[in-house]
Amino acid sequence: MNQVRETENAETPQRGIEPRRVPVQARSRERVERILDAAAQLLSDEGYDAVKTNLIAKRAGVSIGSIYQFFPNRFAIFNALADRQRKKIAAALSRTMGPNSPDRPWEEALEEGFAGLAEMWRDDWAFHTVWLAIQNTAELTEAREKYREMLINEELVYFLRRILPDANDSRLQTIARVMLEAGNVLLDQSMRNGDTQDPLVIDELKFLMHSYIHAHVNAAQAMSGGPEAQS
Amino acid sequence: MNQVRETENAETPQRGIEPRRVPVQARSRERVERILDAAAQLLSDEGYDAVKTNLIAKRAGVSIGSIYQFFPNRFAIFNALADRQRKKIAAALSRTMGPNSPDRPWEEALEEGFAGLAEMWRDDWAFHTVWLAIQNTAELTEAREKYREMLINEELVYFLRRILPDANDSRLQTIARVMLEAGNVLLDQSMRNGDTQDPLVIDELKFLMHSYIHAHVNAAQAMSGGPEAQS
Amino acid sequence: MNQVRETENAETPQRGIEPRRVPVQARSRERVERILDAAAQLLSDEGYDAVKTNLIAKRAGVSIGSIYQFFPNRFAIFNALADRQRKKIAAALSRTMGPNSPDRPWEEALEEGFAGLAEMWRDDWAFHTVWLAIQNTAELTEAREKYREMLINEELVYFLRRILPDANDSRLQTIARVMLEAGNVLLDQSMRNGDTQDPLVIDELKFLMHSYIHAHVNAAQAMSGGPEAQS
Amino acid sequence: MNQVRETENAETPQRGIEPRRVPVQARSRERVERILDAAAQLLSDEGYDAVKTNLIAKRAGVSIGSIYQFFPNRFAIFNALADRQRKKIAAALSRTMGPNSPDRPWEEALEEGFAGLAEMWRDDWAFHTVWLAIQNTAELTEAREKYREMLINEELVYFLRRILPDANDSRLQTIARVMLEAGNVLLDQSMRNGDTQDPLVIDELKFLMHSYIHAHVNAAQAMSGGPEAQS
DNA sequence: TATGAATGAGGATTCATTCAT
DNA sequence: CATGAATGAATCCTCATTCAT
Repeated sequence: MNQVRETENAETPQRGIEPRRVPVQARSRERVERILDAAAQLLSDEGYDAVKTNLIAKRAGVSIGSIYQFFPNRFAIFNALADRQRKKIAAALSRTMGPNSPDRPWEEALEEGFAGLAEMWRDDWAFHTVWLAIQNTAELTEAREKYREMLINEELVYFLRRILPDANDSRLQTIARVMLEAGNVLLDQSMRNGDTQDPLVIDELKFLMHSYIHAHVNAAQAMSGGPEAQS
Repeated sequence: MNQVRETENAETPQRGIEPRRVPVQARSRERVERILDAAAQLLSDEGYDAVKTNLIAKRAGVSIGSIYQFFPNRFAIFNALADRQRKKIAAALSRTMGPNSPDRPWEEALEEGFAGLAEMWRDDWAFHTVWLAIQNTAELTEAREKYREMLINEELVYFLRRILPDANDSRLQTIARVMLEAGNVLLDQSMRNGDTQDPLVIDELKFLMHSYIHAHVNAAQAMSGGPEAQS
Repeated sequence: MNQVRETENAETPQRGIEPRRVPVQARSRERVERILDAAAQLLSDEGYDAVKTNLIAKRAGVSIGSIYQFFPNRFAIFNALADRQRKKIAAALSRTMGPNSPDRPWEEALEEGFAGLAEMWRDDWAFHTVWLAIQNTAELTEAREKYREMLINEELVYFLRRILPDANDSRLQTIARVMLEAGNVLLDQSMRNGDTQDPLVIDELKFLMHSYIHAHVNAAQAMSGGPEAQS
Repeated sequence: MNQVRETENAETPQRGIEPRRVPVQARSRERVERILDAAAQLLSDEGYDAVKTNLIAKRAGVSIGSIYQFFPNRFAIFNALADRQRKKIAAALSRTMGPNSPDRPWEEALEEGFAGLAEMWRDDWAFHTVWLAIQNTAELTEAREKYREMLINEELVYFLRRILPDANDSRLQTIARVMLEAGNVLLDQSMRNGDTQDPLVIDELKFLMHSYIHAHVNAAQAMSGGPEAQS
C-alpha cells in the first residue's frame, strides 16, 4: 500500500538530501548528534555498505522512526555527516589561510593551514572515514561540488590572490582546486593504515604544497620581469 | 549493495575477486570482453548503482549464467574492469618513466609520463568512470592497494631513484605515493565536466609535479652540500 | 541503496499495471495461475488488506521473487485477477446479449444474460470477492473504466440498439451503463451473506432490468406515434 | 494500511469504530468538525491512500494527539464521516418518502426522493468521495450494513408498504434494497467525471426507479385480480 | 486536555546468485 | 558450456498509535 510512491506527499519531499526538520530543543539536538555519531562509527567500524538505517538506529539507541523524523533518507544522513566536517574544515582554513587569518608570510599560513587539517584528520577518526564515504555516493555529488567551490572561492582564492595578485580568477580557482584535491587525497592517504597518521605523508603534503606555490610565485615574478629577488 | 550470500558454500568460496576461469578460447575471450564493455558502459551511462548483473548480461547479449561462469561475483567484474585499466596505465608509465623508458632528463620523462596518462583519461571515457567506481568499493580495497604498491615500486620508484640517488627506499615510496595519488585525483578532476578534459587542470598537474620533484632535487643537492649546480 | 527510485530502469517500468512478462511455457502459465488463485483466495478468506505479496507467494507455493517476475507490483496482480473475470463476463454477455447471441425476443436475451452472470457469481466464490476488491483501488480506476466502456459499447449497446433503434449512441450508452452498474451492484448484494446466493435478489435484478427496458421500449413506441398499447 | 497494533491493550480495546468521546462543549465539537472536514477534503483532493492521520491533523490545524482523543483509530474517522452523511440522507428520505413525508402519489414521492439525493450528491463534493471511500473499507462493513438496514426498514419499506400493501416484509425489504443499492451506485456514476453531475444519469436513475416500482404495482394489481388498469 | 516527538512493526520490492534443463 | 527462470534474504521507509510533558 505504502511503497508505491505515486502520491508524492507535498509536505515532505523524499528526494532531497536536506534535513527534514532541524532540531531546536536540546534533547532533539542531542538525538541527532547521536544518530550522526552512530552513523560515523558504523562507517568506520564496518564500512560503507554496512551503514543500514536499522543499524544506525540500533547503535544510536534511537528508533528507526526517529531517524526519519530528521532525515528524509539514508543519504541525508551522510550529507549531514559531511556537513559537520565541512564546517570544521572551512573554519580551520578561514582561520589560517582565509579572510580571518592574520597577516603573515604565505609560507607560514600554508604550513599552519595544512597542519590544522592534518591535526583534524589525525585526532578525529571520523574524518578519514566520512570523507571516504562521501566521495563516491552519487546522491551527494552535487552537494560535494557546491562545498568544494565554496572552499575554493571563499578561502583558498583569498589566500592565493595575495601572493599571485596578477592572476585572474579562473586561474586562481584552478590552482586552489589543485591544492584542495591533492590535499584531501593525501590527508586520506596519511590515514590509510588503521588509526594512526603517517607523519611522512603529512610532511610530503606540506612540501608538495610549498613547492607548488613557491614555483607559482617564482613564475609570476619571472613574468612580471622583476630582475632581482629570485629564490 | 552487498548481497553476497553470508551462508558460504564450503566447496567453492565465493568471496574472492579473481576471475573464476580465465578464458583461453577466442570465443570465450570475446565473451568476457563483451561483459566488461557492457559493465563499463553501464557505469558511465547510468552510474554505479545502476550496474546490476542482469543489466550487464542483457547489454552484453549474454546470459546471466555466463557471467557467473567467468566471475564469482559482482565485484570480480569491477576488478577485471580495473585490471584492464591498470595494465594500460602500468605500461604507459613503464614506457615513459619506468624501467623501459629511454634515458633522458627527468623533466622530459615526467612531462611525457603525465601527458600519456592525461591522454588515456581523455580518449577513453571508461577511464574516469571506472576509476571513480573502483575507489570506494570496499571489496576492492585490497586489490587497489596491491596495484598501487606495484606501480609505486616498479615504475615510480625507478624513476625517482635516478634523480634522488641518496634517498632511501621508504622515502622514495612516499614521494612516489604522493605523485600517484595526487596525479590520479587531478586526472579525475580534469574530467569532472562531462566528456571533455579541462586542459588547465592537466597543465597544473604537470606544473605541480614538476615543482615537487624539482624542489626535492634542489633539497637533495643542498643536503649533499654541492655548492655548484643550482637550478 | 536500492529503494530510492531515482534511476528508473528503462527496461522495466514500475508504475504500470500490466504484466511484466506474459508466460508462454506451460510451467510458467501454471505458476501465474497459482499466484492469481492464491491472491483470490486470500482476498476472500482474509480481506483486501490482508493481501500482502509475501502471503500470496507463500500460499501459492512460489517465491516472492517469482511474483515480481510476472507482475511489476501488487496492483498488477489485482488487475490480472480482474482480467480473468472480465474475460468471462464479456464472453457470457457476448454469447447471450451481444453480437454472438442468437436472434430472439429481447426478454429472453435479457433473462438469459443476467441468469448467466448470476450463475458465475454464484458458482465462483472469487467473483464477488474480486469485484469488491477491484472497486476501490485507485490504481485500477483507469483499467476499470476502460473495461466498463468496452462492455457497454461492444455488448450492451448492441443489445439495446436492436430494441431502441431510434435512440442515439450517447443515450444507449447511458442506458447500458445503468444496466451494467445496477447489475453489478445487485449481483454483489446477492452474495452478501457468505457463500450462498440470495435468489430473491437475482429475481429482483431480472425484474428490475425487465421493467426498465420494457419502459424504454414503451416510451419509444409512444414517441414514434404508435397508436395502440400505451401504459 | 492496517497498522492497528495486534498487541491489544487489555484495558482499552481499540478495535471499535465508535467515537471515543462525544464532544459536548462547543469548542470540542468544532474541533471534531474540523477533523472530519480535513479528512473529507484530503479524501477528495488526494485519494483514499493519502488520508494519513498526520495529514488530517495538520490540515485540521489540530495535533495528532487530539485526533486520538476523539477517535480510537483511523477507521473511526471514516465512520464518523460516513455518519454525517448518513444522517443527511436519512433525513432527506424520511422527509420525502418516509414516515415524515406528506401524503401524495408515490410517483411524486419517488421523484422528489431521488431528486433530493441527487442534489446532495451534486452540491456536496464530499458525498461522492466519502461514499466511495466507505465502500471497501473492511473495517466499516458492519456499520455500513447496519445503516443500510436502517434506511431500508425505516424509510424505504414505509414507502413501499403503502403501494404494495399485500407484500410481506421480506419482499419489501428486498425491493427496498434494490432501490437503495441501485440508487447509490448510479448517484456515484453520475459524478464519475470530475465535479459536475451528469443529469442524464440522474434522469435514467429516476426512470429506472419509476419503471421498477410501476411494474411492481402492476404486477400486484394483476395478482389481486383487479380487472382494470393493466400495462 | 492538548501536544507532537517518539516508536517500531510491517511490507513492497530488488537483485545477486543458483541450478535444472 | 550456455541459459534464464527461480530464489529469498535483505533493506528502506511509512505511518498508526502512544505517552511523557
